[in-house]
Amino acid sequence: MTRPKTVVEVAKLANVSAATVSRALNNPESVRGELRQRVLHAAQALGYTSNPAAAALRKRRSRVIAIVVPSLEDETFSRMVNGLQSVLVGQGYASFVQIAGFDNTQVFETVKGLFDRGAEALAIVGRIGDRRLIEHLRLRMIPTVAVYSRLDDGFIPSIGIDNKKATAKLLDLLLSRGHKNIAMIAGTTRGNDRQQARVKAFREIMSGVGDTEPIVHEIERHYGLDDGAAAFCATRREHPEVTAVMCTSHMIALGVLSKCREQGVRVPEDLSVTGFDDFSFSGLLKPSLTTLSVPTREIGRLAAEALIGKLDHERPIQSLELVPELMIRDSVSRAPSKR
Amino acid sequence: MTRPKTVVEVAKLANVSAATVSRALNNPESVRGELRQRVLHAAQALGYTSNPAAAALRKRRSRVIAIVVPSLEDETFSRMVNGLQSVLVGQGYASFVQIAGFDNTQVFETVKGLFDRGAEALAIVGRIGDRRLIEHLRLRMIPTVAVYSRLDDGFIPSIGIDNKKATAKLLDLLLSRGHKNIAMIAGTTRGNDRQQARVKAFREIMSGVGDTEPIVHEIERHYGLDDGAAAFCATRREHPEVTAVMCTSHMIALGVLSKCREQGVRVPEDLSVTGFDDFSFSGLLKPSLTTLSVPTREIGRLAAEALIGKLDHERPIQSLELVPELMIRDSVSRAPSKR
DNA sequence: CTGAAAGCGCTTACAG
DNA sequence: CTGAAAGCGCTTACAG
Repeated sequence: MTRPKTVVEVAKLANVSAATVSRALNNPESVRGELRQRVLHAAQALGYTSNPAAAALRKRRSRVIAIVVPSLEDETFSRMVNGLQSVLVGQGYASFVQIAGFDNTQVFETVKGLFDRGAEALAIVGRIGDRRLIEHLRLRMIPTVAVYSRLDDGFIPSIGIDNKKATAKLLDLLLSRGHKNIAMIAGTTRGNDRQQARVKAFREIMSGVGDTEPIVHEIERHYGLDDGAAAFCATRREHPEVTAVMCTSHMIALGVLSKCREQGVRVPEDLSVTGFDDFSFSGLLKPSLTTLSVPTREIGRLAAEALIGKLDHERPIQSLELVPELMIRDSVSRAPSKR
Repeated sequence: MTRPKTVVEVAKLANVSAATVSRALNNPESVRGELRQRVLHAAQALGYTSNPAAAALRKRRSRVIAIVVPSLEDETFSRMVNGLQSVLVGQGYASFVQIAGFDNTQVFETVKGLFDRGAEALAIVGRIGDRRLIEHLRLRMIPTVAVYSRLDDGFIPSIGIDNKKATAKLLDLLLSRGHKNIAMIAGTTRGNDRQQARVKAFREIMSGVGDTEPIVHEIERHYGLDDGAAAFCATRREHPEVTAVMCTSHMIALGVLSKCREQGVRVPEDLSVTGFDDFSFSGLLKPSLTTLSVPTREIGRLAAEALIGKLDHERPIQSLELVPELMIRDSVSRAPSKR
């Protein structure tokens, strides 16, 4: 077990001071050509690598960013991480990527663990619902950006879409095709601004439209395919008049589609179905799913640029609103004229 | 901009030495009850958080692990990260997660960046094809485990499946259903042990079976849906006798399925199709896809335990072979008896 | 059980 | 352009 080499050892071999070694390595122009060569050779010969902890301690900079996502199973957030890293890597940043679940009210411990390990900035999906974390960020002035949703928040800037407008866009499509009895199947709204905004928008718009109260089925726990399917059965039992179902996630939508197939409900002839967040296979399903495509890779890229701008150049972080694209596919058709 | 508090400041407020603060925080039993309380209160009052760089420098431990995956778009690897983190978080480890592409021959710079930022161990998908990285790991004795594939490697332990056996399993299914003219559509094998092993296994087995040379179409660059579709067209043009297509990734399989649908090729009546790596939607496609399910979450969990065992208890890392499960679904049927 | 002191390895004013 | 020296904040033998 050979201990890693240090600047001092390199300095000795190159016959210079430790300071010069540091300079030659980090700021080559500041060292005369010949010396620089000697140092570089010595470092090479010894297989020197800088000790990041020592450098971070001295510089008070770690060049490490914390990325917190609800899940990575979801292409949506994977693409966002991809966008973030595509920028970060080129700028000499590494990133902790932490999966933290969908409930942002209890994320303090998890996120703090990343700061305790040196992260100096944070990109987190969605609104932070945990007071302790907000306080921590504020006190330590940690550069932070909330991604995916554009949120109105006095303190934390955000880069993403307006879930309310997005929901309206999707709903408008259904309304324009003559649907009136529309149900929403949503995931649990606890600590999840996306679900909250979508449900709220749906309720607001529908309360002026249908014959009944807006029909919303909120799945209690975190939702998978099966939960979507079960919620669909319940909704249909209670509201047989429904001709269109809006699902607030694609997992839910897939659950509904599979149940429809199983029960012989024809989509879109008998029932129109929409999802949320496009994914590679949306167009391959049968019927192919109508969804809203959120540009998460782009959001990630912009968030990374904003954080780096702040860290490296003291540039303030600007909130940005992006616009999702409506992907109209065969799972939506005109409402049946008579039931 | 208030500078973070230090042990010295906590010590002052609690009227003890810095050493005692450190002990009270890290090793509470070693400090008498009353003192401990005083320190904890003082730390609380000042909002003290330990400086991770300083601790890491002194302890020569960072409790940070590097996880390197080809992609996260792929549920396969997302699930693996999930498995890794499910163990790591509980043990006080954070993880860099780095997306590095599928070619493991040029990963040195990327991975080194993680070590340069404090990672002290590595979990990497697949065989490391980069000599410089192998040398770096060896010289610095960095605990490493290759995940996904069980590889024969003198130096780096691995946890995963045997891709050769896995391919044989899938191929046996097709052979047992009477298929003789089977084509494989593979992704580029460059720096990718999975693709290499699958192609090799296919060639070996098929060279004893069909009337012709084994039919393998290797997609040159990294493969998406479209590449799978294009490769399928080419294969079918050159080999109209083919009754079954083995795809070495699910993206390729989906590309093939979509092309079949477009061209009116009935699956599985006219053509059987298999994928690799099961994913949530495999059973929802029409036809639902026959694949092999690799337990990547479990692999991740085992890898995390192995690395922690090594780091915290000097326990050597054991290689492990896991067995993938064959998911037989409707995309495979008996070979047509006459063409 | 507690404290004084050394030192982890690096970078950066400060001199020259 | 280069070096000697200080110090980042923590932990841990070493004494007592």
